[in-house]
Amino acid sequence: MPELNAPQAQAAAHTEGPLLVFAGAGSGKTRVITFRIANLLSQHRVPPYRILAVTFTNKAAGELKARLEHLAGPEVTRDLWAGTFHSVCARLLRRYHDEAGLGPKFVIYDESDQKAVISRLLKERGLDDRRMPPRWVLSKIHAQKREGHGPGDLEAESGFDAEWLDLFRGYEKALRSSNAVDFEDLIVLAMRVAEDPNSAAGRDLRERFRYVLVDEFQDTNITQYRLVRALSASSRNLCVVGDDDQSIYRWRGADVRIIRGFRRDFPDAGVVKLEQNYRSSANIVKAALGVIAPALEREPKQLWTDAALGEPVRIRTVPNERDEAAYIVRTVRGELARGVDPKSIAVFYRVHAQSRVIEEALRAENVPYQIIGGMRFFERAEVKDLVAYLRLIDNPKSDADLLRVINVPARGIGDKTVDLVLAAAAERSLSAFEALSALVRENALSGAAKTKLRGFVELMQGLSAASVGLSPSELAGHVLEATGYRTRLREDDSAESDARLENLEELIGSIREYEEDAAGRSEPVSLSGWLERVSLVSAVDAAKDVPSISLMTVHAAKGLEFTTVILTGLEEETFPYRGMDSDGIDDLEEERRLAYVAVTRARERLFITHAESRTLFGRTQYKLASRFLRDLPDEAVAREGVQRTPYLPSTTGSFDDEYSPPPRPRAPAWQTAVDQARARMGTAQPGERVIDREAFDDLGDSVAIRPGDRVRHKQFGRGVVERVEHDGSVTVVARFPGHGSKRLRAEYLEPG
DNA sequence: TACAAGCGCCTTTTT
DNA sequence: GGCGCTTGTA
Repeated sequence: MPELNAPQAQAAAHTEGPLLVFAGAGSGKTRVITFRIANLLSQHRVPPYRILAVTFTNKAAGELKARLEHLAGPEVTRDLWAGTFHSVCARLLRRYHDEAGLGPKFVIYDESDQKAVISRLLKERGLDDRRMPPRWVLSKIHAQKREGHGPGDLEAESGFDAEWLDLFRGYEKALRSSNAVDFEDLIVLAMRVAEDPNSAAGRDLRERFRYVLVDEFQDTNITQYRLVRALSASSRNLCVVGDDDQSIYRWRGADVRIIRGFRRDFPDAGVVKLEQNYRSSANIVKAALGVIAPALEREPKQLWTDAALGEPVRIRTVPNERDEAAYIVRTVRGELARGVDPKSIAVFYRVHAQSRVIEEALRAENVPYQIIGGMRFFERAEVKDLVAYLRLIDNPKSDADLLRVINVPARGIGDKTVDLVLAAAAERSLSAFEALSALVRENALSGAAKTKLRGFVELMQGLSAASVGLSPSELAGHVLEATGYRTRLREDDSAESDARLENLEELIGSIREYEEDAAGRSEPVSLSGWLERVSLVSAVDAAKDVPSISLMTVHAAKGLEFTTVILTGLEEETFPYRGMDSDGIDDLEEERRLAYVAVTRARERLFITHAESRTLFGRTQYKLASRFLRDLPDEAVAREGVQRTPYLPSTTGSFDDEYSPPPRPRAPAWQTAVDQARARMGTAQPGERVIDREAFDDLGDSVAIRPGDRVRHKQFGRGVVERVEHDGSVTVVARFPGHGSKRLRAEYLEPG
């Protein structure tokens, strides 16, 4: 068994009272957690069901259990509580559903279900969804719920839009009447039960766990924190593990201040810092330290390594995203050729939209890859349809599911009939299916609507009856038959329908997998169990164990490691990403931490690319190199290709800080163009950089845009470049017919 | 009522 | 560039 170093052993052995572990990237955190729990089980004889370990993905929980099984035996891991905040809460709420005001078979609404609820409410109220976009309404609702606020708490306060508040109220009501919860509810409802000083359930929950451990604690939000504080209230054995430098979920309510302030809340907390990195080569660690060093607020700590230098981090300048994709393919090929396992190779990007070009290139060259996350299997229409039927069987109150399938496949129940049903539901304070059944029972309808609706009620009753004797996968197959869904797709023999049928078969296959998996662990197999699981799978959980390289966002890469990492799109506005409302120092700080996470995933080789122009979301823009590239220490990197886009010299501060001129190499007059190019490339060690032929072909121009180029501008339309200036930012003087000559920043121009 | 084409929209990161 | 939605037509 491998030894633990001193701080690791300290963290594993400190079992009484609160403990805060700062675990630097690659510092062996997972081993510490595993040893700590193994220690509790075998040395301290703690029953496994009294230990709760909150992990960031369900996969991490599964791996933890597998390792513990290896160390302590299978009987132990079965009863251990390990999972994400959301899955642990779902499990608790199944048990305490009454106290939380839920039925036993509540469903979890995903983002599209939630949006459908809001859209419905907007329609009911006659509000314009362009003035009140569902996205915006929802994000405001979630922000409040994450703080633990309900609509009732906000009424007294001013400053809340009355229409929005009314939507918030309606949204909560709609979810409860559908016996549905959203992701925030899982946390908040569990928290409320656990914090309740008077209920038996509250006392029970606060007594239940002797040891509570939270991994990736830097990404915990306030309600999650309150929940684990309540769950560890009686024992005070709360151990939190995290790294403030890797906090990347501020946008969904995570608050780094919680980990930074832990010692304030628990003055007697033990504190351990794991600072030795065992994962990466010294050059990669140096690069990571360079990226994170300018961060404004950090817990004092110093990541170090005694690993060999290894290869330099390679920074590659490419003309555009297609060349970037070609470079990625070449690099992956090279890595495979030197014997790297494809599963140990990953390509990272900041936003999913960047993946398409890379995918196309990989596919064209027959390099096996898989996308982690992105447009997910469960978002496909046919898959959602079948899942909606299954959820409706499990929980007939779920309006979102009823509305989805009531006319799928088409059975002649149109919008008017649906509106009639919804009006009746609103009037009687019933769910849509209850109202629908009542209307049918009372014979309150006329003509076609009557027969069609009766047919639907009978169909659902039949399915519900069938569900009793069938396993979830058998039931899924039966649904496809009984609803005519399968027949409908078979009759239409287009390629698209075939693909849909295949997807549905895959879905049924995945239900079967769940059944086998649960049976193997002697867990009860139920439709509710499977539905809960599919609602809470993370991107990484869904990854297949196949010999392929992985493509993913940097967020999805958190907690993972790879021999070779290709980090793409290191350009201003792409990474650091600048969205419509990103602004200010906090967003930029989080982008920096995100870059730190990306760099620290690599064990042996890290390749970083940046493009001089990029087409994203259908718009082509000239790009400045990312400020983060400037923070990489020269001695750890090798810059490849002529770097023609200037770096931003100021790496800290907000997005809007003025671009000041970069330190321009003052070349003596006698220097040749080649020397100037070398000077522009920075101070990499001779021999460490690779300069390719093609990159030298257009020496003399130091930017990708030059006089004579045709360009397009949002306001001025098409024009021709007259002059290019590049002192810091790239400024272009261009003549636009009808507007004359204009001085413009290059990033506001597109090639035209 | 159902389908197809066409338009306009948006466009981070995720449980 | 893709998606969902609306519109128009059979």
